[in-house]
Amino acid sequence: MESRYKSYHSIEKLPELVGETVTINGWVHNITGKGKLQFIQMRDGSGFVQCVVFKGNVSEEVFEQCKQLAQEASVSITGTVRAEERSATGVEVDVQSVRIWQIPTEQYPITPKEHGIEFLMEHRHLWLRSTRQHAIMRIRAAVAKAIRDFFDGNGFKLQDSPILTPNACEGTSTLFETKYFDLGNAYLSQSGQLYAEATAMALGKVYTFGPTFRAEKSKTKRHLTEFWMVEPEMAYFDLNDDMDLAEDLVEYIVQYCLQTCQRELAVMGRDISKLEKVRRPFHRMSYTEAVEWLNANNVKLNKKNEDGTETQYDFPWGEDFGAPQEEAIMSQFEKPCIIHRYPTEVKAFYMKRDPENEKVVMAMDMLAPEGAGEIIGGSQREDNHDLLLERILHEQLPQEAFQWYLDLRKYGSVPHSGFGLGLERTVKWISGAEHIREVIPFPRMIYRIVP
RNA sequence: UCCGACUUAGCUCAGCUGGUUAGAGCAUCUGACUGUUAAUCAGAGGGUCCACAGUUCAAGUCUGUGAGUCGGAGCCA
Repeated sequence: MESRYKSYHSIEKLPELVGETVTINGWVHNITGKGKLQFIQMRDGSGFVQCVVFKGNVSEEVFEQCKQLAQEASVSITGTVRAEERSATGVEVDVQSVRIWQIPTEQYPITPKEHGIEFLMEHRHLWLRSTRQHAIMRIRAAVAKAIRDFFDGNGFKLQDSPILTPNACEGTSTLFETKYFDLGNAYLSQSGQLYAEATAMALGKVYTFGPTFRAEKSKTKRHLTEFWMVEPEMAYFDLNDDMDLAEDLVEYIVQYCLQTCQRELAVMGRDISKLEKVRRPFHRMSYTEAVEWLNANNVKLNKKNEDGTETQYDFPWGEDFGAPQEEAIMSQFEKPCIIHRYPTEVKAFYMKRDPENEKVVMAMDMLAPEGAGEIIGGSQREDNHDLLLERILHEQLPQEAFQWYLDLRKYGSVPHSGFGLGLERTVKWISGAEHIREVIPFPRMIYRIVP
């Protein structure tokens, strides 16, 4: 699509414009001088390019203007695109003229040298300009686009779930609470799933894609208090259909990023060959098989005793997996692995029990390789009114708050399934970022809400 | 919430068994340089040693309390 406003050129298109005169609107990423030669690293959001000024080739005035430039000065540079094999993108720009918009009067805080994470987080609003963060944000945009394209192209309808909700969705997590006029307290949604079940009964296949909130005091490199999650919900899908869809989605996202984010993945130093292996079918095993594998491979469960010492146990059936178990299981795989049919006691009330084994529910989690951990959690939902009510009462949830949800099982109840995929965890895995705080522009964490 | 660590120049850090004037690299400023991209070389300026209390002739250094941050665990996407 041609822009009506295109009186300038984006840096990412410069390799197609060798020999032409272009104008770049951007910022000075870095500047180094060498006497009569100035090198200006320019960025414009689409990419980075080096602009070169030689004193003998421009007027005295232009050369002096360039010498005044400082890191993060905003400037429009007009010059000729020249093929240059020493450049990473294959081109450079020979400067003809510059228009200076602003030169910072104070030193830009983030220098090309090393910085600590605390300092960078304090300056997150500026840190986003650096090459690595720039690459991550473009990968994030690609992942989000792949998700929307995948669902839109497969007959799903986007249906937004409310963010302000009257009750705890799963009844387990700690939620952010706020006053809601005269109606008491409202909570920031931790999942759009229950509402997606309602819209799925109206539209067949739906997905909700938006922010979710968890007030848990999690403090790890894969937790945020505010994160984005896409949650498809499908009428007439059983657990196998659900797992098939999850595999299709993840394969599509990874392949889309491989096609469209080569430069960004290179900036991240990402091992592309690992991502290229993410092809269907993924691995699958039941929870019970996973427990048997753990015990067969001598992966013990460490538990602290009262005196502070640790004792190792065989992993007991019925206990939920922690990070050590997930890592051990995934260490054997190069592709994602779906673990399904978890013990009823460790999973949410709305999950359908396995008709062949009352002790497990039709739940599934997808674990990503390379230590990325859980990126998807989903299940087939309980579609029987009486069994669902029984679970609600058993979990001591307020029945009246779930009346509308129970209604879905009274009027044309059907088997249905869905899952949630964490956007940030997926971006972290694909990009190879060390910490989840790097893959969202302004992370919200237990000890940080600024900037 | 639990366990552990850290806090010294704008940034990243060093600073020994407590000792008299507080250290480096980078950044900034000045000068040199036509191939730099974390440029190099020469010079200059730059400090509430997180806060409070204590021990001591003497505290950046030892002790206590508090604050902030980081790392790990649990919870989960």
